[in-house]
Amino acid sequence: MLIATWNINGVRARIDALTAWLTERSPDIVCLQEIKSLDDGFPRQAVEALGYHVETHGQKGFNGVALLSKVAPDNGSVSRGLPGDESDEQSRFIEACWTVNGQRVRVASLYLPNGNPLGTEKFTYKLSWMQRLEAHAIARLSDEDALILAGDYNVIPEPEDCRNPAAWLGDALYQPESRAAYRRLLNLGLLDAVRATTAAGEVYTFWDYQAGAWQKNNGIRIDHLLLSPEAASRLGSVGIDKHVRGWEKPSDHVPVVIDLML
DNA sequence: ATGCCGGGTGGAACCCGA
Repeated sequence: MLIATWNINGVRARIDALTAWLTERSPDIVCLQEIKSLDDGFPRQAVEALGYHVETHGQKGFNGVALLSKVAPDNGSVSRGLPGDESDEQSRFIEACWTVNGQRVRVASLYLPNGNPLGTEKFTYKLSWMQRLEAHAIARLSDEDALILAGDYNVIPEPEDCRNPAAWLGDALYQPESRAAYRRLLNLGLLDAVRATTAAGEVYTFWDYQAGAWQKNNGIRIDHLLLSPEAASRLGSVGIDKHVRGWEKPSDHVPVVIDLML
């Protein structure tokens, strides 16, 4: 089964690209980020017409995540919001379970805070959010289900994950603290699906709209799927749908897709 | 380039993103 993540940068502005990509790729489960829409504003009908079930965790104007799936999640398994801070009102996390051939699969769609500029509460919010994510991952890993934490992590893990590392030295995406927090997730036993399956350089998932970043392939790899051991042992192919960045009115991120052999 | 582009809100100019 195909499981994908895509920061769509506004689902209403991107509905034509979304339906075209769903038709072309036919993924089984899709994690969307930055839907920039309330639950009621999600263009549900266009997606349902293609046979997808829709679960949203929306927010007015910013953020917002969703799960699309050909089969509805298991009853009562959808959960919204990242545990650990009841006062956090930003919609950045939704997860659900599916039972596939007797195997339970838990999939989360997450939109990790950007964290810029440094030295502000935005960066401390990013780090505290990553700490909450780590605690949640520890709790979920103890279930020993196939677990997939997919989304826009807003972290450039290593120098080879960007064209020009020097340009990112002062950026929250490439801070030692951000990268260390991401590494702590890997150290729990989670596998970075893209990095585990390619030795190629210049593997990116985001290209800025500005300064011809796409044309110059000045990209970064910040959209990740992290897999528990139970999921990693069933990992097939991994793909980045780079061509979608060249479409009309594209998102600045492209879909990342894994094949889970269940 | 301390936002060059682009989506969102709200109805102009400003917020936000990476």
